[in-house]
Amino acid sequence: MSSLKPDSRIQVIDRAALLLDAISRYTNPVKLKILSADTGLHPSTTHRILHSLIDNSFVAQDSNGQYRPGKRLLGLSSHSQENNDVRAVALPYMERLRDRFSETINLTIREGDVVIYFEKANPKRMMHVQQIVGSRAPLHVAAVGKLILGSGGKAAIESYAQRTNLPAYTRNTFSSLPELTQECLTSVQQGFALDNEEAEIGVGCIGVLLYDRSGGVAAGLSLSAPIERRRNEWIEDVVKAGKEISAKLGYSA
Amino acid sequence: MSSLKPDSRIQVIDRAALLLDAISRYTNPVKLKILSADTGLHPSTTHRILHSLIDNSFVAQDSNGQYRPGKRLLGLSSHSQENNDVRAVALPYMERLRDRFSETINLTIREGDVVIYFEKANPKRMMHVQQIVGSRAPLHVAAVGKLILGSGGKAAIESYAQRTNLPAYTRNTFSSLPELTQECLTSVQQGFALDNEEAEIGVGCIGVLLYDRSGGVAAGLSLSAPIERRRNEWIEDVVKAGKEISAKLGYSA
DNA sequence: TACTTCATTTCATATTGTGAAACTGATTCG
DNA sequence: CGAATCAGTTTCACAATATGAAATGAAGTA
Repeated sequence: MSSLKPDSRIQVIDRAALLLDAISRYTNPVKLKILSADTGLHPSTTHRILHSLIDNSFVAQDSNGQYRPGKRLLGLSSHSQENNDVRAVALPYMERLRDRFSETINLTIREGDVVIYFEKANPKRMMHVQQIVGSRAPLHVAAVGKLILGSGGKAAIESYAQRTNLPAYTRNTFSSLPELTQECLTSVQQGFALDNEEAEIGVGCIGVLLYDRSGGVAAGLSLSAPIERRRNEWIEDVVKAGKEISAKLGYSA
Repeated sequence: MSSLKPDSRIQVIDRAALLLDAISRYTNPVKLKILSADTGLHPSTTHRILHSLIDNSFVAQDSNGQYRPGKRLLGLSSHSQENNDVRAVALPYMERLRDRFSETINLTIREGDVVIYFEKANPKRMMHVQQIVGSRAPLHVAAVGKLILGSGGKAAIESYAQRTNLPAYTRNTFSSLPELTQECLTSVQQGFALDNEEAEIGVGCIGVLLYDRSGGVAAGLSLSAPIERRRNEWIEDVVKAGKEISAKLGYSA
């Protein structure tokens, strides 16, 4: 017996992972029934696993008995050396960009079909875009995500499209697959990507990729601003910062 | 058969949790043998669970086959409503403190015997304390941690001391338990705590607790600065910010 | 080459997790 | 107000699942 997802050695762990994923997709606490439906697990099984996760603080239950992500998840995450290298190198550049434009600068990393924000520099300014560290966005609605998709080539984009069905987050920017393919590929070509209110209405981004000594993508760097404040002139600065960071990471183009 | 730690319904999940904890205690990749020893699990079992976690990206293996935290952990964590309330309310105050003193301001939350940094405001300044979101510190070496310990009363402090054995991180500040008890209790009494290079040499903190409408501890707020820059005059500002945030969270003292 | 040490695989075994069904306790509805 | 519905939880007999001892493989050391 098996599910639709790729599977591994220990069943319970795969199932626990499914459940954690399902829970963290919701911003608000979720009911058992829904989690059971989302994951395709028997309610009884869902309940048992969930409560085992609760005992380990991976999941928490609110006063109504609904489930939400637990505190333990926060603490476990990567201060892995790998990420810290990028982080340490990138931060000064991020802070410089932040100060120059007074906008939010983010570092992201890919994991599966999403990008995860793992470091940020917030400007001193009344209104600014607030990205939460640890939050996620699907590849096709994030500037950095488009670059990642594009650098995988046409096949990767199509496979992604098929897998995810390209859910629209705000306006339906990509009604057609060729459109997305086009945009991703040209983004890679020109060395940067834009996000025009695709992840969230009112927010525009400029994204570039960072490379390490192996030539692989180390992370993504992006600037997020209220769309009406974002200026095209900023692009070259972001691109330049990206190149400098990559160089410091040992990348030689 | 059972371990020394408190246990729950599903064995594998408890064991996986043990392993994740063990891994994330190390900054560098760790060998199987060590994880096996740390957790008391049979090497074979350790290997099996570890690889199941790898298949789910909770753990990653570097080129030498050593284990480190996986990317999946980053993305899962709490943008749970609960935390976001505190975050949203506290951020403006944090940014104000950051701007006034040009030092790093952190939000922390307790989980088990550690505090976890989950939001920050970094100043525009060449040198400043850099706390990584998601990183942890044991209660007894963090300003906020001492307040948390103190608010639990004498019994809680003693139980914590016995459980953890109060490992020294820098200088051996607390050679004796009464000393720690003393400091925690007076900290609570005066409404703030200090950390004098106890977590890291050269870094000094000022911490206060934030309370919500239920009267419980919602989070901790702290200022971290190079020890020689930190001024006692700042304390009242941090305390004041803490009170204002608590008030906005619905706390009525 | 022989000796250690650690990682991985195998495999017989019973322990462990499974899910159908029964139970509980809300909430809705006639 | 009682019947019906539905979500959550507990129980339990069963077999699939995870277990760990031992064997094998891979690497490093003397």
